Amino acid sequence: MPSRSLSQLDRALRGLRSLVLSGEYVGGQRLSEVAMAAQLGLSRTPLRQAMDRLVAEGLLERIETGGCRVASFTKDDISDAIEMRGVIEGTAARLAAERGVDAALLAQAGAILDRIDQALAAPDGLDFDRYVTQNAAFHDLLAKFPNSPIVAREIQRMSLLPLASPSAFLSDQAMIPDFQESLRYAQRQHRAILEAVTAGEGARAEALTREHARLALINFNHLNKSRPMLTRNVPGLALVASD
Amino acid sequence: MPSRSLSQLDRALRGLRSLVLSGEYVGGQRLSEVAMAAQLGLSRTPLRQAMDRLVAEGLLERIETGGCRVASFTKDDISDAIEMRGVIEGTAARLAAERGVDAALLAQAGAILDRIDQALAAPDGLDFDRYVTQNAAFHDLLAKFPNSPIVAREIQRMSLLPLASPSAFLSDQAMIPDFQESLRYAQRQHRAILEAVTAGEGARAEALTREHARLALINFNHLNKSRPMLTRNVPGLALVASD
DNA sequence: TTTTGTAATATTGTATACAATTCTGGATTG
DNA sequence: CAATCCAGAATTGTATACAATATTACAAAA
Repeated sequence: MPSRSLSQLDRALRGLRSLVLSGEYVGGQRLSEVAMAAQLGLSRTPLRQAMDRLVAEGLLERIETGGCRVASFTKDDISDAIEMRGVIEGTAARLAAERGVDAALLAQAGAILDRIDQALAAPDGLDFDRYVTQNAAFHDLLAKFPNSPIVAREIQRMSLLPLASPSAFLSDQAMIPDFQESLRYAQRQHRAILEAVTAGEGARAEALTREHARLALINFNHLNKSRPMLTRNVPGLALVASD
Repeated sequence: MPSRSLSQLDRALRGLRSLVLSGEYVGGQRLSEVAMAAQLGLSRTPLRQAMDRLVAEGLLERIETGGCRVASFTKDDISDAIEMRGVIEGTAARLAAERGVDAALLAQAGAILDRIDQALAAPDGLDFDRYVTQNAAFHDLLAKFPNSPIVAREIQRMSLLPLASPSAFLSDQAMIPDFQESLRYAQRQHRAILEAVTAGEGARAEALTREHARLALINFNHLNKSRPMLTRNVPGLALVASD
């Protein structure tokens, strides 16, 4: 049976995370546990578990006197989060290059990049959904290259911060100028990363992967210029102070 | 009143973490919540909160069918954790160099390094306690250099993994050959890191900091050679499979 | 008018009770 | 003898009740 009945904790996590990212509760006000539990239709126990977890993820922050509030991020925070993801993914790429990667994984990565190429060569210029899916798959796979649970964990963790994940800015292409060109550039970087890893070129793999992450930074900056109208569309953007 | 009465959750966290690190519950067996709660003298509620947190830290791992067990680490895991700490601390150093650091912080760091020098020049050859304290202070301060909550958080998080913190191997000097010499080498690296940061030399600061972390790796390898007798003395070492 | 104290209220932190699973052991069957 | 199934026991997941703490509103005093 593939569809296990979701636990209350899972429901609380999904519901709470989505509510928080929507920006509805932004403003530093304390989240009321009873109200939230009622809204989500569960008891305080799993809700509090979910809150603890979101605090650990950084989406919520504790209030000294009790309870928690939605965290708020500066633009610099997002910038740092993206940089950190690049650093950690870059480390994965470097370690992979230095230690070698299972041939099956490399082949799998190559196949993913082929599919991205196909997405970029679609009849109407771009199969966007396919690009998004396969891009996420490539990054997931890269995290597994070094065969290190520690490294994989840290990558996954960084990707939880709002707007720091490799797919964070792929839902809002419309607002990003020359965005198809940007996707093609990103794909060339993908190829170069895989090539460097395969060739055992650690420094190159690391540098390329860092630079690749910085595409997200560019997109973030574009996004900020047409901010107000997007705040409600881009999940997590509402948590970024407009300063 | 400086001594606030500890919350039950705090007590649960301390007690559970110390029990887990002691290695008493190693072996993949599920931790019984009722037994553990009884042993710590509190109810299941704060204990379960503490367990959730230790799972997030990586000290415990969930069991699919419910509950959790003490995590077990390979030597490679420890090695990777140390490497990752080096990478992240290295990023802090690089960013600090690139962005500039508040003069007061730099002065404070210099003062700490002076005190480490004093500890190394003590009458009986070494004021060990002072070295440990000031070394930890230097690393804490370095984490604050880039003035980035995101970076600071990640450093703190990596330091929670067993044997990955900057002070992890400073309690067991006895077993490490030439350990005084090793401390002096580490202190030279401290100086060089601070110099690079001050001079805005990002690449140098990053490389030095990474290399500095690898001292921990050397110590870990030494430790592994005289393993059995130390397993009970070094907190966290019991979680590392002897393979 | 502002500040301070205080009681009432509301909210979180903790313990316990209940429900739903999972685990164990042994009997049964092939 | 091995594998399977089932009941009973034990354990976790969830809800609720209770206790401790923080917040609020209002009154009194400077």
